Amino acid sequence: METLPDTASPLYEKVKDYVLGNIGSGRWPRNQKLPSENELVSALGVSRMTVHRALRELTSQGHLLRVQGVGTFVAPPKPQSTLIEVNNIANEIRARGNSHRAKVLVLETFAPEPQLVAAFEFPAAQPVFHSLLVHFENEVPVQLEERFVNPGLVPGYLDQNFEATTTYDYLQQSTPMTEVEHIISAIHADEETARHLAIETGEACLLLHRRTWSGAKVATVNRIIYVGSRYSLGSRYTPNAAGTHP
Amino acid sequence: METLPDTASPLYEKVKDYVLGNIGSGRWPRNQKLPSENELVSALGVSRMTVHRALRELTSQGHLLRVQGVGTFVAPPKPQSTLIEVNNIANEIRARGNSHRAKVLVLETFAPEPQLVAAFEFPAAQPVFHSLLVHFENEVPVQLEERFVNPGLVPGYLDQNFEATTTYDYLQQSTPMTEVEHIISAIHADEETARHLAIETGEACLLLHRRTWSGAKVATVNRIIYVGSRYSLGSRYTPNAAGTHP
DNA sequence: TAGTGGTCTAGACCACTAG
DNA sequence: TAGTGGTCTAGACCACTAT
Repeated sequence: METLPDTASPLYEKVKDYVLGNIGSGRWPRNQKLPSENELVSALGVSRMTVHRALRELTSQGHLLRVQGVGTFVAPPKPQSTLIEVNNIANEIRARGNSHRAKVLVLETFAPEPQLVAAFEFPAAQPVFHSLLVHFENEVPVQLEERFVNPGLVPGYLDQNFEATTTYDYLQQSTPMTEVEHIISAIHADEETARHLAIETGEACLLLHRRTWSGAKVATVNRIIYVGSRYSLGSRYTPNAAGTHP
Repeated sequence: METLPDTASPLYEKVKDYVLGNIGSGRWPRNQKLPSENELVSALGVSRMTVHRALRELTSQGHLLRVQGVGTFVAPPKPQSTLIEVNNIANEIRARGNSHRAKVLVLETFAPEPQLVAAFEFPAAQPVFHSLLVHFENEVPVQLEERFVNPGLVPGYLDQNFEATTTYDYLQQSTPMTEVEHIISAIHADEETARHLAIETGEACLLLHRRTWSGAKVATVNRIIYVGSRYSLGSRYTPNAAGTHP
C-alpha cells in the first residue's frame, strides 16, 4: 500500500503526482508498463474512477500511452520543440498602449503568377483577391502586409474597409482557419518595400510567410514584412509537461 | 427534453457536441449562462458525471468558463494568436537528411556585463558559464549559438562535449525548463558574426533571443543567429478549436 | 477466457457564491 | 439558505487484446 502526499489538492491530482514522481525518479522508465487501474486502486486506496481520471489526464498531456485491452505505458519523450506566438498586430500595438492605424495601398482582383498559383494549390490559374496594407504604430510604419485571398472561400473580401476592421479579424470571423503554415526569414528590404516602410533600401527586415487553410483548401497566402529595427516577434510560453505540441 | 445525436460516439462527446452546437449556432452567445449541470441532466437524460466531464473538457479547451457557486458561461473568444515552432537545429537538419556538425568556439566561465546580469535577474553580478558554437548543415555554417548558463542550476555545463551532444539535449535532460521567452528580430551581421558564419558583414540574419526558466530562476540566456539566406524558421500548425494555447 | 482500459450511473459530500 | 460546480465512490457494462 503506497501512500499519497498529505496536501490539500484533490485525490486525482495526488495520483497524477504519484505517477509523475515514479516517472521522474526513473523508477518507471520509458515504455515501462504501469500497474493496471485495478492494481493502482488497491495500492493507493482510491476508487477506480479517480485513478482513471488521473491516468486519462496524464495521457492527454502526453505523459502516458494507453491501449485498451493491453495496458498503460510511460510515453517516450517527444521530439522537443518550443513555440513562438504570432499575434494580431493591431491588438499587439494597442496592448502596448500605442496608436494603431492601417493604410490600404491596394485592394483588387489579381491574376497570380505561377508561383502563387502553386502556393494556393490551384489546379489551374484563376484570379485571386489581393491586398497590400501598411500598419503604423504611433504613425511610424512597422509592418507591410500583403495578402492573397481565395475568392471561393472569402467572396466578400474586396468589399471590406480594412482601415476600420483588420484583415486579420475579418478573415478570422468570415473564414475560420483550420491550419496555418509559417516561415520566418530575414531579408534585405527591396526598393518598393523600403519606400512603403520609410526605411533604407537593404535594411534588414523580418519576412513572415503565412498560408492558412480552411478545411482542405488554401484560404490565404500572405507575406508580412516587419521592419527589423522597429519591431520584433516575441512571446513567453509555458511548455506543458511533456513538451506536447497542440 | 433535448435529443442527442444518434452516433457511435460516447455520451460525453455527444454532450460536448450539443453544447458546441448551441454556441456555434448563436443560440448561446458569448457570456451566455449555460443551464446548470442538474438542468442539463434533466434536459439530456444523462448522469451528472457525464455532463460534468463534457463541461470540464470544454472548459479546459477554452470554450467555457466555470465559476463554482455561480455557473457556467460561454467563454469570450480568445485574443487570436498563432504559434511558430522552434525545433532543435540538429534534429531539424537530420530530419532533412542532411549532415549536422557543431564546432565549439568557446566554453568558459564568464563575468557578465550588467545587461546580462539583468537578463538573469541576479541580485548582484556573479560568474556564469558561456558557450559559443557554430552549427553546420552539410558543412555550411547556418547558425551561431551563444549561451549563457546559470551555474547554480547547471553545474556540470563546462564538462560536456557539445560536439557530441547538443547543448539543447543536454540542457533539456539536465535542467527541464518550465518557461521560455522568445524574441525574434532581424539584424545585420556584425564583423565577428560574419566571420564565424562565413557571410558578408551586414548580411541580414535572424536573431532569436531566448531565455529559459527552471522554476522561478532563469536557467539560460541565449542569442541564436541564423543566416537569413540559408535558413528560415518554419512550422505548420493546427489551431485547436478555441484558439487555446497549450 | 481473463485482464485491460472506456464509459456511465446514482448517490453522496464538499466548497463556494449569492440572496 | 439554496443553488452552483468540484470531487469521490461503488458498482456496472462494454470493447478490446492476448493467450
